[in-house]
Formats: sequence, C-alpha cells, structure tokens
Amino acid sequence: MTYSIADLEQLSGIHSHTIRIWEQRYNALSPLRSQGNTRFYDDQQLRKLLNIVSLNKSGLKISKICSLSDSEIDELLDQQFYYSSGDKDDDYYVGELIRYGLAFNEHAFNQLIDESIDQFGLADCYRKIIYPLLLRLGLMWRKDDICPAHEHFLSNIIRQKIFTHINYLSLHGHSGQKWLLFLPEDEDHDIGLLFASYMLRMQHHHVIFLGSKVPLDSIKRIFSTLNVDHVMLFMIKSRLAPAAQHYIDRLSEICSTAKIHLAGNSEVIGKLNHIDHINWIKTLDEFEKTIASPLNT
Amino acid sequence: MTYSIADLEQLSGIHSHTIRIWEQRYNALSPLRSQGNTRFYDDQQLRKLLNIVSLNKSGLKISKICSLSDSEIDELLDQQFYYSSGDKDDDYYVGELIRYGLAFNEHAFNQLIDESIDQFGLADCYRKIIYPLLLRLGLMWRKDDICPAHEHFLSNIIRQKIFTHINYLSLHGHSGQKWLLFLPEDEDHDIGLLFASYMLRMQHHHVIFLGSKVPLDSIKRIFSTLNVDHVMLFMIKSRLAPAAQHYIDRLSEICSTAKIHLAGNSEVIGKLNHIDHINWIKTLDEFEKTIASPLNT
DNA sequence: TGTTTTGTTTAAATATATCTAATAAAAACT
DNA sequence: AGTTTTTATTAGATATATTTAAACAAAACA
Repeated sequence: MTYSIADLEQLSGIHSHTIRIWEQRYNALSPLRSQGNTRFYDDQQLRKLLNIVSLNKSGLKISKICSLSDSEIDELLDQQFYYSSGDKDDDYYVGELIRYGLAFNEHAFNQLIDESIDQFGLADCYRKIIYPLLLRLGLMWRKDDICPAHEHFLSNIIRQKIFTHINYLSLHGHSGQKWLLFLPEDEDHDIGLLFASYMLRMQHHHVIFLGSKVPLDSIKRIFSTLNVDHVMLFMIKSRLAPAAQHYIDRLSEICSTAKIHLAGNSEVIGKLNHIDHINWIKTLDEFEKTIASPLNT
Repeated sequence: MTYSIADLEQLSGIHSHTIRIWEQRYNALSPLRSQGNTRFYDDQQLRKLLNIVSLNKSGLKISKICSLSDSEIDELLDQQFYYSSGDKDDDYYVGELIRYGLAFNEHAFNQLIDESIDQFGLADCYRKIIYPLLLRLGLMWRKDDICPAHEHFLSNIIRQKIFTHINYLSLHGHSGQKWLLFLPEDEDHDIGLLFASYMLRMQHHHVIFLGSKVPLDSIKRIFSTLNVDHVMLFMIKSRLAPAAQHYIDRLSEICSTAKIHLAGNSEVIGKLNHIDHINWIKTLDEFEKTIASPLNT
C-alpha cells in the first residue's frame, strides 16, 4: 500500500506544500519516488508524519521534532499517552489484553474481558479498560509495535462484546428520545459509536445505528422520514479545516430539525466555526450527563 | 460523492477506454463534466454501469442493453435474481424483514429474525433468509430502491445477530484446525466472512477472524507466527483481471504453507489462473462439506 | 519591537491522467 | 468463412497533479 502526497494531505490534515517544505527544510520524511520523480509514501512514512503532527499539536516546534532521533520521538509519544490511568489494576488488564491480542489468543482475551465486564459492567469496563486499550492500540500502530492485523483482530472481539450486550438490551422498550448514529464516509472506527449506541439503549433511548461510512447524501434522503430528535457522529480522522467545515455545514443544513452531537478529534472539531448549535462531546462523562437528562432540542 | 473514470474502472472491472466507447456508441452513461471537460460520475451513474455489466455478463449484448429503457432494465435485473427460493415462507420472511428495514423498525426486525433463528437455527436462517436478504438488498441498491443508510442499518443488525451467536460459542473449545479469515483491503462486506467464522466455530475449528480491509503486507508480517492450516477470504467486488491475479499470486506466496479457500464473485475468480492449489468455494453447501471433513493441507 | 520560525502563495516546468479519434484485433454471430 | 459487434491499441492534444524554487505573510518568541 502506498500513498500519494494528496493522500497524505487528506490523512494528516497537513497541506502538501507544507509536507514538502518540511522535507526540504528539516528532512521530516524521506519519500520514495516514481520513475518520473513524483513522491510516494508507504505506511512507515505515513506513521512518521502522523507522529510529527501529533507532537507538533502538543506544542513542540517542527524543527525540534525533526532533530530528534526515532527513539526520542518514541519516548515523547509515550509521554503523551502513557500517563497512568491512576489505577494499577486497570493498567494491568490493558497490558494483559494487549499481550493476548498480539498472540492472537482469543480464548484468553475472552476470559479476561468477560471477567472484567462481569465485574464492572460494560459501561465501566469500556471507560476503564476498552477505551484505554483502543488508545494504546492506536499509539502502538503509530510506533509500529503492532500491525493492522492485530488491531483488526482485537477490535473485532471488542465489537463482538458490545454487539452481544446490545443484543441483550433489545428486549428493552424505548421510552426516551430518538437518536440517529453514524460516521462520515471516510471514517472507519465504529467502536466508539457502537458503545454510544449501547449507552443510549441502556437509558431507554431509541437508537438508529447506521455505523461507519454513511454518505451524507443518503442521510439527506432519509432524514425527513425519520423524525429523530438527536443526531450523533464522530470525526476521528485528521482533516483539513475547510473539508471538516464543509461537512459540518452540510450536515447542519440537512439535520436542522435535530440536535447534533459531535465527538472525536478535538484538533479538528476545535477549529470549526458556526457550531454553537452543536453539542461538542469532549469526554465520556459529558456524554453520560447529556443522555441522562433529556435535552430540549 | 463523485467518481473519476479511473474509480469506475476499479469499481466495475471495465477499462476506462471501454467505458468511454460505450458512452460514444450506445450512450451507455451520461457523465457530468468538470470545467476542463473531464468526466465525472455520481452514484446513479455507477449503479447504471454495474447494472449494464451485470446484464452483459449474463449474456446480453451491450448494444441491446443500452437500447432498453430504464424500466426494461429493471425487469431484466429482477429476472436475474428474483427467482423464487422455492419456499414461499422464506420469501415472505425476506420481504417482511426488508419492509421493516426500510422503515428503520428495529424492534419488528429483531422479533422476526430472532423468531426465525430460534426456529431454524442460525445456519439455516442464514441460508434461507439472511443470504437471500443480502442479495436482494444489493439488487435494490443497484435499482435505487434503497439507499446506503438502509443497507447499513440492516447489515448492522445482522452483524449484531451473528456476533452474538459467535459469542455464545466462545465457550466451545477448539479441537479442529486453525483458520485465518480476512477480506482484502478494498472489500467492505464482512457479513459472509462473519458467518463463515460462525460455521467454523460450530465445527470446533480454531478461527482467527480479522474482518475487512486487512492489508496483505500485514498478513505477511504475522503469517509465520500463526501456524494456520487454512486461510479463507472473499473477493466480492468486481475487479480488473490483472489486479485480482496479482493479489492472489501475492497471497499464494505469502500463505504457501496453508490451504487457501476463496469465495465471492465468480466472474472475477473464474478468470484467475494458477489457482489449482486454491479451493474455490462456490456454494454454501460446498463450504459446509469442506469444513465437516478436515482437509489435508 | 525586531527576529526567527513556520506556513502560504506564486510561478514555470514536468509528470500523470484524461480527452478525442482513428485503427487494429479479437470475439461473437450467421 | 464472412460479417457484425465488441474490445484493445495507438497517437496527439488537453486537463490535472506534482515538482522545484523563490518570495511573501503570519505566527511565535525574546
């Protein structure tokens, strides 16, 4: 799998011009070249760019970042994420689960996660274990400690768990409000959305779950027939500000009769304009409060 | 969402040259044009192309197809798929489920599908109802009778059901052989693969399920550590023959120590060369026979 | 405020993709 | 076998994306 500089622009939210000048000035990336001298990039390079962007957003200067060795960058990335969750037991669970995942040991993974779901309930298990696990997986991918196969293996087991618990809840009637859940066309990671679906159902809300990669045009076609009170979506990927803005503007127009709830990449969401009418969900706690006491649309 | 002619080539398996000449000679498609006169296409046009290709593969001449009206094409498409399954009850189930899906009525859908799973078991329910339902959904999308939101809604409930039943099975120990299941990077539809995972687990096989969009590079990196006996994947999308061949050749090289099982689009698979070592699974029955009596690798 | 660092804009050149049109080759039909 | 239909190949022209390089603007910093 290789990427053009335009692909990198989309995936990182950094203009191609800037990517080039970082290369020229700081040797940030070392792209491969086609016969005709056009740059192209592999996963290794994509990861490096995402790491640079991430450290840059956390305050480091580009020149500084690019002067560091790979191992120094690794350390800084660790510092960004590996603050202890405060609870040693939780950290232990996460570590063990990842160990099992890397060994593709489904049986052991299942036992441990089932045990912790039994103990804490799915909601707290997600907060304490699954969510930190997913964060760490993302970081490990960026550090090249795991490959996509590991991530797919683990996320499908987690998907299985949440789906199973949602299935138990389908006995619940819904007395609450009507929520429409989906991800934009170019987003893949639906586990957070799936968990939101679970939480809403726990509170007896009525959920229409569409999952990932739903074209906005399709939402437009069906929206008026749905009579939903709330729309919830995640924007997780890095994006160029104008693209994100355009998407949210269109969404707002299409879903003007519902309250929109937006979660995800705060770097992207933070740069949006005209979102006073949108509920930006920054933490899981905020989300729980939102759904506990029904909002007025 | 719009597509370039190169996108259409990938999605339909028809060379861009041919797409252009079909337009010139038969007015097959009516692309939009950029300022600079470059063609681009919308979902409507993509569907039309896929319909034309499908009818063409079933034996009709291009010139004939393009002389037909939209409604005549619809009829022919129906004939291609709507042969009765032989059982009126099953057809009724499928129809009702789709009705509920179009209304986003999860409760009714759940009741009916749970009832039929209780009655037939998941395996027979898949064969009689879920699989025909998915086929019909695909056809309805191509006829523009449903939009992606409907398809996402329905397929996520079905995913929920299969995941739940797989979760029950995780108590099973595995005494059988070790299977690795995944889809190529550009494939989305994982329900068939998920069902295969269920069937294998029912037979006490050991399954490593990776799901959709796994890069082959990643398979390469982990394959040697896995010691799997079997690799199973689907190729569902239309592809250009050389691209499909290249993928299978690489896969064969990477997974040379395992038996490869391939299912999906017979138009694509049928054109492959050098696949004597690959088990082409053409029907569900064939698959069941394959996994009932362990193969020698 | 002045300096450094960083990101954006411009320009002209080149690479890549697409366009039209004509011809050749292959496949299907009679 | 000959005709029709369809697909593949070629060529030159144009559109779009990428390249380098320089100048400019904005932001960060001291």
